[in-house]
Amino acid sequence: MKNNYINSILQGDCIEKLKLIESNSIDLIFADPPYNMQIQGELTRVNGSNFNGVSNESWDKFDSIKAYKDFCRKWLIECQRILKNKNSSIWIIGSYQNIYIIGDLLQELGFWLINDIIWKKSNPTPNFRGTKFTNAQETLLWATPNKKTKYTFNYKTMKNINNGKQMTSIWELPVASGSERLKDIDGNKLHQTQKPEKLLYNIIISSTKKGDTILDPFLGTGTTATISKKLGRNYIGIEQDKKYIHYAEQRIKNQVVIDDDYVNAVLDKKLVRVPFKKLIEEGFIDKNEYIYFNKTEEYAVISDVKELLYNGKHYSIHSLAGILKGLERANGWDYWYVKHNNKYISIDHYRKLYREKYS
Amino acid sequence: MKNNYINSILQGDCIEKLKLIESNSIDLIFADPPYNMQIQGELTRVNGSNFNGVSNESWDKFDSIKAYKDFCRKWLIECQRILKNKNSSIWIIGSYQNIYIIGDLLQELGFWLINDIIWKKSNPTPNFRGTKFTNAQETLLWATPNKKTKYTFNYKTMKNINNGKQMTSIWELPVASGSERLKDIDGNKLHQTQKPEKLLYNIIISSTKKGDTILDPFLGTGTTATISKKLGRNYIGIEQDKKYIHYAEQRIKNQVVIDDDYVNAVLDKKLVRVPFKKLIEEGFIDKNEYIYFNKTEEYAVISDVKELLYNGKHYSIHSLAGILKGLERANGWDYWYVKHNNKYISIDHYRKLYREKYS
DNA sequence: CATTGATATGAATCCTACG
DNA sequence: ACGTAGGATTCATATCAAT
Repeated sequence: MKNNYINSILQGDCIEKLKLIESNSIDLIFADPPYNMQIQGELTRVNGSNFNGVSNESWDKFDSIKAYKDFCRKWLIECQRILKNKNSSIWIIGSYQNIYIIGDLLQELGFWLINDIIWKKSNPTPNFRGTKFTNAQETLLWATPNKKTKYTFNYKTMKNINNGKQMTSIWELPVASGSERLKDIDGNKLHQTQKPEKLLYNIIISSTKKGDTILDPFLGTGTTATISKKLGRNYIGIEQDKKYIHYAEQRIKNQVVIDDDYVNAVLDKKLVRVPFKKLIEEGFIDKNEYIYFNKTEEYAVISDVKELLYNGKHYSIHSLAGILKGLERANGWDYWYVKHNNKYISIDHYRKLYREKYS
Repeated sequence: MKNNYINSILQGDCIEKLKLIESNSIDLIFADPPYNMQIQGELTRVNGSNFNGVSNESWDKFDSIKAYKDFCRKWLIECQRILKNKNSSIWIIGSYQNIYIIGDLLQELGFWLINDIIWKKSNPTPNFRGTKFTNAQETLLWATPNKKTKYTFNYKTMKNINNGKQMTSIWELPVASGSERLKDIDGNKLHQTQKPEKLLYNIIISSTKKGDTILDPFLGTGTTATISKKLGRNYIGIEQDKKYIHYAEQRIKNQVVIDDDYVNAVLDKKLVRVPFKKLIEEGFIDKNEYIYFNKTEEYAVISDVKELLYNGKHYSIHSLAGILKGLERANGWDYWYVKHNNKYISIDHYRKLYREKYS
């Protein structure tokens, strides 16, 4: 195990604690930093009662945009350091008050944006005074620590969750409320900005593998850690406020681990690569046999130099299929057939048989 | 008329031409700046044909993020200068490749964000390779040139357009296609990033008044100018490419001007302010008459010091209504009734009569 | 128990003309 | 510039009480 702090919460200053984490050791970071909102006075609802927002929260006070940006630069540099070099990514959530500052900073620091995801709130707080359009979303930036870093994306899993359609960059979800919302002993909301579990579910299921380590530098009441545990991932949390840590630890402890096809990204499991040559070696297809393009009479001959011989030249199944289709590229497995017992048999059929034999 | 260039298109470099515009003279700017697209090589559709993205356009090559930011700083500073001091705003559209750079810059330059609007494309270009979430939106930043500048927002008009509900920051619209999409003489799309007319309609209807002047520093094929004319606003356009200007001028010329309640923001016309005292002066309500709270037997007496006398103290209709409701603020016009001919009559009814008399 | 209605609440840069 | 008072303004959803 690479990291000493795995599955624990570090209490203290975010940047200080990040410095303790080993370089090149984290698979995913989810960060929900303070939003630097400039709250003026008190805001009353239309019925005259008071709106209890994030005003007077000491953790969201910065002297200037520059002070906020300097703070973010520090923790982002640490994040960039601790993320794995070969395969990792970071998610950061914010709203219009801070997300442009952070997005610019990410690009300045050499992070590479993959997507900006819009969390469309199905039940946003309305604009009580009619002064502007109702602010109905928060924005998530998804990035790799640099341009060349690969990242996990369980594409087919997300497509399946999304009823068979490609999942888009706009996610409609309600805000955390009701029984999901943590309450303190007086029955008031424990934390002003608790994130919905479904949001973390989407993030973790889409961009990590089972067993990965997920770090949250602003853990709060522990949604990230709880859902990480639930989905068979490891977590590391950093949080300043002991009260929140107390609740988070209880919450994580009570969380049951689930284990299903989504958790395991079964749909995104890579199939064994089968070089066409293997089908010949295994005897599914014979050397010097004819291979027919797209069930037509157009054929090539199976050879052992680049596999196909056509008009005196040697090709791979993919390059020759491309040439015959008149396209820049083609997937040869979709086009070639052999004639066995006087019937066209797709070479992809034999690939399936090969995979069944060796799995 | 303040501006010499009103209802014309300036051909040339954006920053150079912006410098010709008088300070403090523009009501609204809409900017669709070139995107800093960082497509690596050519994007290929799954069927092998080439996808005609924007990567090959010559205006879209910037050496680095820094060069792009410097370019944007220059034109944004000019925009800040030419916008009216008292009542104006700017809209900028972009996608994740450039909008974070621009949003950060706006805040650095002292612009004040009002909203970030998500244009959710109902028909986005799918992600052909399945490598990330389908990028389904573009982002519009709406800002004033500085924190203290007021801005036009036709709240009720937009609420009405949105079926009686507050309009939110997420607008679902299709991309410009079909007959709306301008074609060149070969039948290919004339401009890579032509914006849908409904997008400009929303922007202009929501944040300008009839007769305002709207400037577009990257006019392209003239959607902004065309819709400005259509809605009874003036336009100024700047565009480098003579070919686009040619098409834009034809398009503007052919545009018919419409004139309806939305164009005139009839719903957002300010009603005459009526001090409660006026109802007494006009004889709708008598001095020393009883005024009843919320149709209950709780009453105050009409006096001429702050209008209401209750338990020996003087109040305004608003402050006493607030106190009796136990709220910090209340709209007195909604709560007070007088008893005329033994029937409760709302004071708001008399305010309506007063307004009818003096309008 | 099912249905209806009242009440509470969510990351919010949430008023403005007049004197 | 600043204080004061007139007056305009809310949507979806969960919970809980009442019927």
